[in-house]
Amino acid sequence: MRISTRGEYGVRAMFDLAMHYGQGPISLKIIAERQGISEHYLEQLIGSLRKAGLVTSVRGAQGGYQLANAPEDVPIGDIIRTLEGPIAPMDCVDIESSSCQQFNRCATRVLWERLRDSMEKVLDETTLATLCQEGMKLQAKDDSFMYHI
Amino acid sequence: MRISTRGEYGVRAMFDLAMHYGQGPISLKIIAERQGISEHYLEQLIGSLRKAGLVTSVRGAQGGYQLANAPEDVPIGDIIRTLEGPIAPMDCVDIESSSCQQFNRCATRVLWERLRDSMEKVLDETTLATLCQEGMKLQAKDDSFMYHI
DNA sequence: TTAATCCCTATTAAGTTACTCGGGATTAGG
DNA sequence: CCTAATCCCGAGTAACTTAATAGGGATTAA
Repeated sequence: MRISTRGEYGVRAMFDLAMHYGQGPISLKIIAERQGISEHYLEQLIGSLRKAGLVTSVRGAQGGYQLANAPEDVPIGDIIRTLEGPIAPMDCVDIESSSCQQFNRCATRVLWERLRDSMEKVLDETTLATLCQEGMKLQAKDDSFMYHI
Repeated sequence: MRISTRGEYGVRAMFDLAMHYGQGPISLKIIAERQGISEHYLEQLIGSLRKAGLVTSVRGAQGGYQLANAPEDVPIGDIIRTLEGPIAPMDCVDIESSSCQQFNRCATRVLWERLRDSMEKVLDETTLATLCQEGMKLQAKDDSFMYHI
């Protein structure tokens, strides 16, 4: 029941962009350095985020990435769904595929639905702005704050 | 973010035992057949459940397994923790290991803690008795109900 | 023109998952 | 006591996933 590094790094990269929202494009190199993530690997992840419309890119020298929307309009759930696939503890309660044909006979289904809903609730109610508030608090009390783990 | 078959099969096996609570030991063969799970594989899982004190075994002919406690006293969280490890979306918020030394600098930590807590809440508030109630409802309206997906 | 940057596809080592296989120990019933 | 049913245990393994790495092409500011 762990989120993979795709989701983890994705959230951290998006948080980094959110902390610099409105300051023009930030290069992959900077984000990767600040967050301590492999640049090449992050490139793949941010590529997915771009295709999903969560970030926009500026090509060429002095180019980089920036948030497509304001931090308060970006639920973490959108980042996770883009990088990790649908939020669902089991295939049978995956809204997108909904492969379980026996749902009307399965007593454990209610459990997985409840779990899925509670996970989606947290991830969709928390936005990048929420994380930024937390980031500001940390910045305020610690000079060496680095935006990352 | 999926639960593996270990957790899935474990919950289904425990649910099966709960539906037959107080009827003496049930053999692995019966459970595996009823739930459509490989007998040898389930043996490994139920071995862990036994070591964790969730089921008791009776050896020899006519032996089998039974719940160590009444269904209403068995939170699903206990089954999941036994078979999947600690409930935590990320290592850094795993209560048992708590490996993240930078927790006072990490802005995303709050998010993972919230997610962990909401998952634990659902899994610990739902018990085998909850699933049995659901099972009885299904049984009532469908003769071919089989206790499984 | 050059260096910085985004963009894309392929490959790969290590780890995890979901089993299978084979055999030993225990016990109810005949 | 014998036998079949059952629990118990550890080793092996094929397929899949993860977390990268590698190498190069396209675009653009200076």
